[in-house]
Amino acid sequence: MTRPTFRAESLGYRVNDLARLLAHALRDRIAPFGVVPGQFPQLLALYEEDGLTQAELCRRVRVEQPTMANTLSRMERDGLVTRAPDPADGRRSLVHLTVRARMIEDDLVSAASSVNVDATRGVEQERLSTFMAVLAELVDNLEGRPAASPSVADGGSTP
Amino acid sequence: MTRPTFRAESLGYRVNDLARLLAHALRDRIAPFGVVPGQFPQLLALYEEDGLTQAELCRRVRVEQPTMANTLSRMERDGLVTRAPDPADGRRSLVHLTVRARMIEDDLVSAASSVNVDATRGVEQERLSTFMAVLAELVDNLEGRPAASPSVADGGSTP
DNA sequence: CCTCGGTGGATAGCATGCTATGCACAAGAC
DNA sequence: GTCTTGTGCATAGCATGCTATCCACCGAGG
Repeated sequence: MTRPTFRAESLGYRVNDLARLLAHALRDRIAPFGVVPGQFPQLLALYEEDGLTQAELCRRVRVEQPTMANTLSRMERDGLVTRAPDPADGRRSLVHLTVRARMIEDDLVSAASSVNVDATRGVEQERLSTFMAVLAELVDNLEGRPAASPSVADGGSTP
Repeated sequence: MTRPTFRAESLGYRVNDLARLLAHALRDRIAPFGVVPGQFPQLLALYEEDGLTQAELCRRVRVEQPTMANTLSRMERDGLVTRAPDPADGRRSLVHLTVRARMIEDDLVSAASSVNVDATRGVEQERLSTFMAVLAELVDNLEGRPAASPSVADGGSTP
C-alpha cells in the first residue's frame, strides 16, 4: 500500500473540505438576501466600523488588495456599498454601507449563526472550545513566523 | 456595539482563514514540482488507485464534476495525467498518472506533511486529536442530511 | 518647485470552486 | 428496432482568491 489514508487524514485536506461545505451552506442561506459568501467578511467588518478605506479592509479581513478591489466592485454593483473619494487623501476612497446593506444585517448574522449551529450540532461544548482554540493556534503558526527550529527551547529568539 | 466579535469568533470565518493559509503554505512548497494545490487531491486519489474515471474521482475527492473536468484538463496540460477513452464504455475516459507524476509522489507527500507539521507545531497531541475528531463531526453534520428538527425526535419524517 | 520613495488602488492573468446546460452514449422498456 | 431514461463529460459563465504590474497621489528632501 502506498498511503491509503494520507488523504483522509491530512489536516489541510480536511480543513479545505470543511471550508467548502461551510461556504456552501452559507451560500444557500444568504442567497435570498442577494449576498454571496465572499462578501460576508467585508460586510461584517463594515458593520463593525463603516467608512473604512480599502487598504484597512484588507488588513481586517486579511485578503490581498486586488481581491478586495474586485470584491468591492461586485458589492458596489450589487448595491451593498458605495465608494467615495477621501477628501483628505486623493489616493484613497472610503467604503460605506448602503441602506440596503444595513437593513439586512440582522438577517445575515442570523443566517451565518444558523450555519454554525447546524455544523456544530451534537458536538460537546468543551470539545468545540478545544477545536476553536486549536484552530486559532494553527492560524497563528501559519501566519506568524514561517517557523524555524522550534524543537529546543523557544526563549531568547528574536533578540 | 453591534457584534464586535462575531466575525472573529465565527466558525466559518476562522475555518476559511485557516484553509487559505494552509493552501498558501502548500502552494509555496509544491511549486518547485510544478504542481498547484488544487491538483493535490486528484493526485493523492490516483496514487491510491490509478486509472479511475472522472466521475469516480469526483466522488472520492468530493468536488463537482465540472470542477474536476477543468482541473484534469490543467493536469493534462501540465503533464501529470493522461485521459484515455474507456474501451468498455464510450462515455467514459480513464485517468492515468504520467511517469512524471509518479516520480514526484514522495516529494509531494513530504511537502504536504511538512505543512501539517508546521501548522500543528506546539499543539498538544491530545488537543490535536480532538481537533481532528471534531472536524470530522462538523463535516458529517454538513454533508449528511441538511438537518431538520434536532430538538425532539427525528423519526417519522418523510413518511 | 521638483524629484523620489512609499502608499492606495486598479488591471491583467490565472487557479479553483460552483451552478446550469448541452450532448453523447448506454441500457432497459416496448 | 426504437424510445426513454440515466450517466459521463464538456462548456459557459460567474465568484473568490492569488501574484505581478501599473498608475496616481502623498509627503519628504533637495
